[in-house]
Amino acid sequence: MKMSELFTKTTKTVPADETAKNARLLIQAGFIHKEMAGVYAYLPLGLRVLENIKAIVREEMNAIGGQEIIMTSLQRQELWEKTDRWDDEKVDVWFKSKLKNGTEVGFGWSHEEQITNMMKNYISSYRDLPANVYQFQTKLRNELRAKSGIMRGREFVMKDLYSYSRSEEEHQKFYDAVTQAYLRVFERVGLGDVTFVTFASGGAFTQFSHEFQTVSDAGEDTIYLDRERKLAVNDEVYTDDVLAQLKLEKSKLEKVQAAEVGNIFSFGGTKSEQLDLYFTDEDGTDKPVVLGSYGIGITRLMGVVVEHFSDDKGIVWPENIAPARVHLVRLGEGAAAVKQADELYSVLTAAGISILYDNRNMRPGEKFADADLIGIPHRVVVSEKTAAAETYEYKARTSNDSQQLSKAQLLKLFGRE
RNA sequence: CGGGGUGUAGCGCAGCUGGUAGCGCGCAGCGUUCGGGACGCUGAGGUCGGAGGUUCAAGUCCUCUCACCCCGACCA
Repeated sequence: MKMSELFTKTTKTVPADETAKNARLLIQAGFIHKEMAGVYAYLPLGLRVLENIKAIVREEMNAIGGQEIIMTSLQRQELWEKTDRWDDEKVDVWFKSKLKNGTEVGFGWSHEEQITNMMKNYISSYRDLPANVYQFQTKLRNELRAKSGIMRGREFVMKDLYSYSRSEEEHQKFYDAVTQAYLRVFERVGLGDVTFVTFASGGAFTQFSHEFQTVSDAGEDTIYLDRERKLAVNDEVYTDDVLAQLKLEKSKLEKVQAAEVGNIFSFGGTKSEQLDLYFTDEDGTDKPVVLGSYGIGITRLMGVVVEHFSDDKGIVWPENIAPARVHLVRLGEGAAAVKQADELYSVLTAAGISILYDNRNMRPGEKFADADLIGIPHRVVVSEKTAAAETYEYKARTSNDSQQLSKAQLLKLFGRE
């Protein structure tokens, strides 16, 4: 991608009413556009990051047997009445509207009911189980108060996965597999060291649900963390009884703010009973399907990454989700520099290395400032000097020092010989 | 939903006791610059969030309203 063709631009000033660090940096660097409170558009660079995160999640979900689908945003009233969650008194984040004929519809803030109801078409025998489906969906939630930039929006992208199992044992096996897959996701996006499995309130069926909490001052949750065991307890279930049950010692726990980037629930057969999802088991008896629900807030995760990886100059993207791997900065318009930069752009592009090429006619200081703000992990500077020396100036975003490299050394650095 | 704050050019802001709407950044043109957000000159850009009212006169005063931000409550 050439910056001369990128329609977004960086700014020196940020809207004063945006206080969340993640949104300030993302707006300033041109990754997102704020449409209204809690509602953000994703621009070319932001979309790339989002898609990179989704690709990682997709890989991990497929690896444990998830099948990707995409449900609808418009949802039927009667479905939600079956689980008693249509009433605004019961669920306060509903957006609702009416069809022309007067039929009430809701805008999906979750898809459990909908997907589970749909699965009735496909699950009737133990032979049809297990089934695990997931989607990336834009959830619409009429939050009383949006805040923290893209970390708590009224419209946001979530990956939600639902598991349908024959038995508690089968369910538990998948539940554990999801836990491991989630940990791999957070590891791969760069938050592995600061993200912890956290015990939280479980709802009607189980005592606990499990959250994946990333330590962050911008988070809304308070957790008690045992760093050694890599386990935490959410404030909402932080009692002596629970600690004893989990064999956690109060003295070893650290109280920290954290952002919930994922959560997983077991529903047992309760929701299936409500929605009339039964299967016939081997012995001929009808049993409710055992249901699990697993979510990762994709856009929130992106916000948490920005909160975690930034310095006074801008964002510092982890390698795996950066909008590009290499930021090529060309200084000056001299023929030799243009030639060297254009050529490197072609070579890296051909080698499958994503690259953001700053080919704009601007002063060096502005280009460096933009490169730091945008936060791509590897920066290569090309100028008349490097062209004459036939070298490339390389600097990691995280480093203060640059080095002169040959093309071969550069390609090797990016894993291409 | 309770409390507090803010709406003036794309962004950041100034505009006192009412009297012809300004500055910086950004943008356009010309010139000088060119390795960490250069500089000079010229120029474009605003129904002052909206509606109503008071007044000879409203960005400024009054009423209502909308939006945004912060704190709290809420967040299966």
